[in-house]
Amino acid sequence: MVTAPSAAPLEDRASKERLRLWLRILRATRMVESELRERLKSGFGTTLPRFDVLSALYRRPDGMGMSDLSRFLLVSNGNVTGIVDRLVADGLVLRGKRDGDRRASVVRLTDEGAAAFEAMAGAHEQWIDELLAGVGEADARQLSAMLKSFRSNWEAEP
Amino acid sequence: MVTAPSAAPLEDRASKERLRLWLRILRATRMVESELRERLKSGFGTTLPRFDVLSALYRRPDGMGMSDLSRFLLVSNGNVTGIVDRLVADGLVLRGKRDGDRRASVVRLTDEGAAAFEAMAGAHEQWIDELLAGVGEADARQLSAMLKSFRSNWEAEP
DNA sequence: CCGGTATATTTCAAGCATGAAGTTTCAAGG
DNA sequence: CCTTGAAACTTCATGCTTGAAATATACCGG
Repeated sequence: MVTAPSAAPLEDRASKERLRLWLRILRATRMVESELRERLKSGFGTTLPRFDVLSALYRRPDGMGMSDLSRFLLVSNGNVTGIVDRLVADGLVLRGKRDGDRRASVVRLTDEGAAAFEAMAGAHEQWIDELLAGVGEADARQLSAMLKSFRSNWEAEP
Repeated sequence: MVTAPSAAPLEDRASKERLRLWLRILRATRMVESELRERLKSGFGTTLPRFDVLSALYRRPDGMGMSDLSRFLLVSNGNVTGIVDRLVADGLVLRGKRDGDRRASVVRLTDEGAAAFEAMAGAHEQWIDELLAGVGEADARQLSAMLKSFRSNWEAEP
């Protein structure tokens, strides 16, 4: 038994700390997401993925390609197809063709879709504000910056 | 046009900052989760939800009830049923009955299940360490503490 | 023009996820 | 007893999600 007493390798300690952090992030995210899902359903009869798509499209009145959408939302191509299909069926989204490239489609909100999103956006922001109430503005700013750099490290890889 | 120049209500600024924070947390979580999912699949032929269940059961050699499991993992009851069904079919998990209460079942790892988890746990921790490499130990600790208090605020509600 | 490669999207099977409805069992109170 | 209500699970319909295979189109070098 000659294991060093407090000599747990520094890197090992940091590793445990990161694992702990990850598990907590995961829990927090799931709690918030599940609350949002529930409120979106009971309040507006819609789902989180649908809201995400509407939200993405709202920022682009000119529309986005399916692939842009899937890249932006970080979900698979096939996934977006299904969600957009349902939104189209509900009249909230329009699938158009791009001139000069018959492969690509351009997806954009209908007026009804834009109105639907506007009706939800305020409530959504307010819910987030409420659910993250425990995080002060300074903390939010710091955390946000950290996550931004974290993301940058990420996207530089390919 | 008499809108005050820098007089955006303080609460409004904080609200925007929290929304921004939430969106970044969401992106970061999705990126890490999708990377983990991919590595679990290619490296061990399993999935994230299965890993989560094995991980939860590993910490409880005496087993857990289905409801405990679903509460712990923050997923619905019906969901756990399906995942455990598949794990049982694969021989990694055992469904037992509790003496004195024929409703409750006790789910525990088989030896094979424990071995399977042990084989993955090290790699998993290492992956997290790599994926969160951008976060220093001090930051991790602080963030972790913040999320812990965040969670506490949460669970006190019911 | 032709063939090959790359891009944009859809389709499909399998698994995950929820919420609601159903089954069985337990625990009390009459 | 025996009903009534709660608790532990399961089942089911629906929708989300992925990754792989299929389709269709575009582009490019010969």
